[in-house]
Amino acid sequence: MIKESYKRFFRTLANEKRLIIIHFLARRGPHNVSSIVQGTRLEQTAVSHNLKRLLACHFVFFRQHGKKRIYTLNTKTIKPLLTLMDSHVNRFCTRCHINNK
Amino acid sequence: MIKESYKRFFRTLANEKRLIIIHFLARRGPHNVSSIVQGTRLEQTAVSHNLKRLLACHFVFFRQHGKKRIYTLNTKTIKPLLTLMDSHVNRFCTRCHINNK
DNA sequence: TTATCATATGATAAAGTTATCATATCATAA
DNA sequence: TTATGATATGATAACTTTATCATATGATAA
Repeated sequence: MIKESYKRFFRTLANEKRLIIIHFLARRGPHNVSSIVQGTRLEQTAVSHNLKRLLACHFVFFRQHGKKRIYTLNTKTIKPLLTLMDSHVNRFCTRCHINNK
Repeated sequence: MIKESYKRFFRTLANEKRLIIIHFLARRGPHNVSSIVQGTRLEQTAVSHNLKRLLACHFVFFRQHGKKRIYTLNTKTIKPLLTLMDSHVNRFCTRCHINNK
């Protein structure tokens, strides 16, 4: 059922560390795990665990490159998603105290 | 910080009952609480609690109409969001066993 | 007013998620 | 092959969210 997919997808996005990883890949392009660890200051195991969840939802892809795995953001989905959220905030939440911190 | 908003928004969407309410309002248009209760078979308190969270994120609005509150979906945000998720599933998750149930 | 229908709120046990250990596996070069 | 650098996995305590009671508040008509 499609509703299950929505739930899984939104759950995957509803996490600080995964959002940090997404933003890192969005700003800095494809990177391997240890670069993501360096760039985000997250633990290696945390990065791997969370990349796995992003991967399961196809929000990222990877290609093997020697010992390394280069992870890439699925920009086709993620870019418009973030754009949509931004414009939602700008339209509907600008004077919303709960968002201004 | 904007990342906090993303987290709150996705968390709000990442819930079965709220998705049920969203889908109900998407299919059937604006309705008051007890109609939503009838239409979705959810508990009244659950519906109220969850509408409150949807409201806090501006995913729904309401207008008072006598004793009733007519809740409306924020289609500007929700429709393209669901469309985006659908096309993501169709593009990237069609052969994905985890989604086919 | 007060009664009543309609909706919201508070509290909290149960269920689900995350963080983070230790450890395993994988790819390659020596 | 074995050593090493890179990444993944498993387990579980700590934390967060949800479900669901009982109860409170709101709007209106009588």
